Amino acid sequence: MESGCSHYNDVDSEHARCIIHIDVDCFYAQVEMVLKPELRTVPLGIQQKNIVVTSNYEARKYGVQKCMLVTEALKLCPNLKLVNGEDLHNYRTASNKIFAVLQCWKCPVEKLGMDENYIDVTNLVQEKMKSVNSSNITHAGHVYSEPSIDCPCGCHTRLRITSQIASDIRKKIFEDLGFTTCAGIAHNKLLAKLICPQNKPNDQTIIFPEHGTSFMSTLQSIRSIPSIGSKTAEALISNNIITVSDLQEASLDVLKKHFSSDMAVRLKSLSLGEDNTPVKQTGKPQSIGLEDSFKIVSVRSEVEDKFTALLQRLLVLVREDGRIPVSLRVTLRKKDAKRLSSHRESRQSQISPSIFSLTGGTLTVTEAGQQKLMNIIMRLFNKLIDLTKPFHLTLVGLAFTKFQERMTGRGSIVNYLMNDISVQSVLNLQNECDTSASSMDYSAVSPSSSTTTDLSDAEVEPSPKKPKKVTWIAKRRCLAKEEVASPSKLKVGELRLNSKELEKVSELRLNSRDRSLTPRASPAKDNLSDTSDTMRDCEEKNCDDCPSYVDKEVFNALPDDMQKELKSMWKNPSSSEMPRSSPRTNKAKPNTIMKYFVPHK
DNA sequence: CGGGGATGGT
DNA sequence: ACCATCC
Repeated sequence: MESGCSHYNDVDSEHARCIIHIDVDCFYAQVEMVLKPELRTVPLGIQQKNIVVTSNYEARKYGVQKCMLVTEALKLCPNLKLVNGEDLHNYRTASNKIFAVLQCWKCPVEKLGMDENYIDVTNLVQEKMKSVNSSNITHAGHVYSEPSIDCPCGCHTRLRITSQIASDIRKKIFEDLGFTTCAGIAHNKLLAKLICPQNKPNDQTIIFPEHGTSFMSTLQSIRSIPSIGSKTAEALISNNIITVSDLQEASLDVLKKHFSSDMAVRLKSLSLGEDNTPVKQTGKPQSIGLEDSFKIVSVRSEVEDKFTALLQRLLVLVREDGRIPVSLRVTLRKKDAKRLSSHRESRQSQISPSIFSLTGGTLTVTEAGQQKLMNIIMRLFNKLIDLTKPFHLTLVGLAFTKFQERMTGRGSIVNYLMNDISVQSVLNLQNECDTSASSMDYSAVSPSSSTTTDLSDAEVEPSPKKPKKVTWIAKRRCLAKEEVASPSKLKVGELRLNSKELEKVSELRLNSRDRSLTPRASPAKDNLSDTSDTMRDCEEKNCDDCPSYVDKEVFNALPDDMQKELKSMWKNPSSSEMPRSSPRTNKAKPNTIMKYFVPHK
């Protein structure tokens, strides 16, 4: 089944795709060695708390393995040089650089943790096929097993070409960044990942489709299959399914008794080496967080200190990211004799984006803003802990979990204009046309950024089922729409882009000066207090005439490509900057992310 | 037994 | 919103 091609040279064939999985050898250790070359020659361990999380190959000669206790590792290798790896910043930077190199191939790249990436080079291979004589293609690196039959779909040739691309990629990563890597080449993600470590370190391996099922049965246990973790494995084992072969032979009906139907099918497919999940282009993270674990903390003031420290570090990360967070989560782990680790509890709440200001493209938080954040944090903490009783914590964490939607990439003209507050309003109106209440742009209401000193508002945004904040912008959209013929009637004029503003936008961009020079919308809260009627009307209207929000003169004055971009956003807001990705990926987000690649400092 | 982060379920 | 699970 798996090895048979259902169609000749058909892009829909089971073997049509060309997937590479790239894994950086002992990632943390390599980062440290690149940073400090003198570490290259010594046995090196990366330490987090009391654990050696990874080691270089020199240390592995002594038997120092991943996730080994420090004491144990030192026993095996007394000369082991230990470097603290609790601050992941350098690793994250290196990871982003590698991701950036992969982007050079103009193919979908999916990041899997810090040191692994998938890249789908199917299109690239198709192009190469046209320009080469496919009869005498040689592969690069190892093959798991030479094919016995000549697959009529042509996948063997494609995978050999894929291996050459993999070799090119690994070469560039090494030449540009100094990291050695392993690669797995296969027609799906599952096999690419699993075959990757076949030749370690610094080498690569192809597996052909016909060997998928038999290769899977050589795996140590079901736990080796990605997505089968401890819990799933437990469930399987309790059903006497222990080896991959057991799973291959298990009946779907039995599996469905213990798993959802989807999961049952998935498990069975995986065991046979089948996996049709697409390589999904990775974008900006959906959350940015930090944690600190420790022996014990039982005093409130200490907790506050921990959070203060975490917040300071976190704000640096958020500033690098550049987006404005709108939601904050506090996590903690209570001392629990039963469980060794895990069992986190968390509370989250909306935060007012007015805490942040985007000045000259840089995200800043005032002293007062930080105090506000601390108030929110401690309020969430109070939700988690009954202060009338003693408490014992072993971990606290802090994460920003939602960000203002931007809808565009950095290079786009829309993003360029987006820095102007009035333009933001225009674009976000569109944004609201089909996203109901999920993503708000609060910044459009906040009064002139840096002068926000008003602490009288509740720091914590209420998070009711129907968020109150939602109403004003929806209302605003309606008003603008209805009043577009006579904008002076209401204060919606600021929502529109006039030619003078456009000039100013350009000036501001050139000088990168304070945006308070820009004409801006006044909050006009009075107009927005009662909204229900207008809201309802608004929801029924269709969005096709949204461009009317933009001054026609201005719109016409824009270059053609800008007009096109704006139009396409109105027509189809979420797609304008969508990286190509399979139609199956339902939750794709905007993804152009230059900042993501910029190394720190 | 670490420090992240993503995703799916309820 | 929060948890569980996975890497």
